[in-house]
Amino acid sequence: MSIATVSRILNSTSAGYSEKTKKLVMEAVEELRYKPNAIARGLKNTKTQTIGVLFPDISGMVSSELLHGIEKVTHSLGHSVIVCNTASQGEKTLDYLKLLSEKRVEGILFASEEIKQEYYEAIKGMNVPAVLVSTKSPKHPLPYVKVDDRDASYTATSYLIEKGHEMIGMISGIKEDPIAGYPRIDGFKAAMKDQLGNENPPVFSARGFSYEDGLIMFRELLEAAPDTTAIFAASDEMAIGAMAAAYRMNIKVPDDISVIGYDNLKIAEMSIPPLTTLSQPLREMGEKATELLFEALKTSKPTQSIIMPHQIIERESVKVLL
Amino acid sequence: MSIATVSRILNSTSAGYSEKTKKLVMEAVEELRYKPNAIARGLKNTKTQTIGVLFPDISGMVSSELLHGIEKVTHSLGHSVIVCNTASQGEKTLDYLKLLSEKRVEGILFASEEIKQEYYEAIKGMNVPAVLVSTKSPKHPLPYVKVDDRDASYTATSYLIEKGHEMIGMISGIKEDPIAGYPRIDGFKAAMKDQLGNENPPVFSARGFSYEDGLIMFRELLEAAPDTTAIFAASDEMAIGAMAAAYRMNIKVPDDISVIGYDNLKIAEMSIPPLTTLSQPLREMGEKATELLFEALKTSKPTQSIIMPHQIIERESVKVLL
DNA sequence: TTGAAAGCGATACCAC
DNA sequence: GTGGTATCGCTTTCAA
Repeated sequence: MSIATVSRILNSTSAGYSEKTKKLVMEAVEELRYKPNAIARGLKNTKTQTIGVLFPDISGMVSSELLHGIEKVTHSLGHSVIVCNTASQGEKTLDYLKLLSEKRVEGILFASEEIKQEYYEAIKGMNVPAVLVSTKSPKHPLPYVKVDDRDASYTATSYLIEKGHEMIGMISGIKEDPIAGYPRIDGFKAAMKDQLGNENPPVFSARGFSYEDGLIMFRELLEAAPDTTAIFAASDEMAIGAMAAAYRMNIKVPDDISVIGYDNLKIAEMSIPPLTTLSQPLREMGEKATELLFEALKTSKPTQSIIMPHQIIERESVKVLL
Repeated sequence: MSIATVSRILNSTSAGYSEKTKKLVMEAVEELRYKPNAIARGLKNTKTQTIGVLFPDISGMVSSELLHGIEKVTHSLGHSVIVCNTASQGEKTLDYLKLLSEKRVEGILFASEEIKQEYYEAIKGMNVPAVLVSTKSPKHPLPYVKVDDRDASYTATSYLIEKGHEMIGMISGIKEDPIAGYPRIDGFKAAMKDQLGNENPPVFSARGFSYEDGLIMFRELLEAAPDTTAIFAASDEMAIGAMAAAYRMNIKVPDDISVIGYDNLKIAEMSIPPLTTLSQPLREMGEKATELLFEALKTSKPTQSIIMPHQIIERESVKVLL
């Protein structure tokens, strides 16, 4: 019995062995607790069955959900995922890309981060498919899976308007952010203009999208525009920060002021009152992006991009004005 | 110039090459955009520079924090992490272990999950070090990093007692859980008995540790023991669920009833009122466990276990009784 | 200081 | 149906 035969049997490849030897081999495998060496196999056929995923903040609630979806379909397809935490900026991303390149991952998933020119070049250099999740690149032709932030924002704002609100302010995250920043501001302004003829609604931008940012911006907004009846926050965390600020200022949500968030994280249903928010299907986005990646892996032809649907999840933080 | 020389230069190993050839090689590397193949290297020296991490629920807030710490030190040591989502129970864990074994990971981190006999055997079979994070195994000699759940629970309960509470109830998660279940209940009961002489304080156990579980258990507890003045919840998520239930029943926290949580997740500071809770240093636990793993990798001698310190984080959900 | 060659564990082509 | 062997890209020993 030769190693060639064993290989054939273990891979149930190219018919060419008797049932008898197969049985023999299987017994030996059992006996010796033989485990195929994926490294050797990978070397031979340049297929590592592994993909790399880059997140700016791996423990963030958005990243967690994306990762969940990604891991799920990756594993179902017999591959593994190597996670990388690029910690937002700096050279770490390039480092990771180099590492993944050396490890010969078969594909790259790039989450919620801006693609700098150098990243793009590194990815191209690796010669493996890459897809973006919850981000996109204006300059680089990389397929992406995301919701349309401007549209979503427009939807959220329209919802507030439908409920009778007119004095609406936005607390935005980083306004320079090409994904979660100005597209969301744009959508907000567009809705305000189209539907209310308000050309210059109040927008307060923070230095991030966190709870603390929401806390601070709520105060600033209310100070500048005390007659505000509703607030659109660029993230659920900010929305909850805003509600906390309101609580401390003894302003009741939604009675005195309404709040709508963006993301629909778990915390949105856990807040008091439960947060009405614009839902991004994060887990599904992770799944879809992974499916796209594997499709590209198979067909090696240009991949489509996908705009995921968004929707309003109505809870109890928005008051209906008569 | 031979490949042997190139190898020596790229690894700056075994002195034995001239500066001149080194320069030549470096230029060529640049020119050809040469990237060493980690797979081939791994095959040669049976070192993949990769570890595997198993989580029951990758997108859970506890897991996310652990992962963050794990990824951080793993990467700083030049290794990568493959994440696995075992989805709580079932054969998936064994599957993953097999996969990791074939991929020849150099170590295993097992998070917040019970170690079944078969898992243990699989791990032993792989012949690589493994360490447990936020869990431990009574039957199997695997090193672990966790807080002492019973002690921590005792501390949390004592805190409530110090603040003057006597009618204290616990809402527990799964009571059979050998980590987050009965040890926490034990600690609670022990404190109640030692300090208040109460041999049979109310404990209500849910089917999980989630927000919903907290919501439900709060109601049950209050129905059974309406004179309760303080509640110890086995997780922050449950604590927040309890506060939500209180809110809906028009019971004020902390004025009418106090609540203390367990974990100190981000959501604890985001709740209204901010949640006083027993803090587990999750990220540090991830870091420490990873350090332990790499230590074991190097020295291949039996590894220590670590009990991490816990502490009360005082916020605003507990009232001081006179 | 440098090169030749063995070998890591698998796959696949080619003979028999 | 089965076995021999080249090969993947690298490290490392041994000679030169």
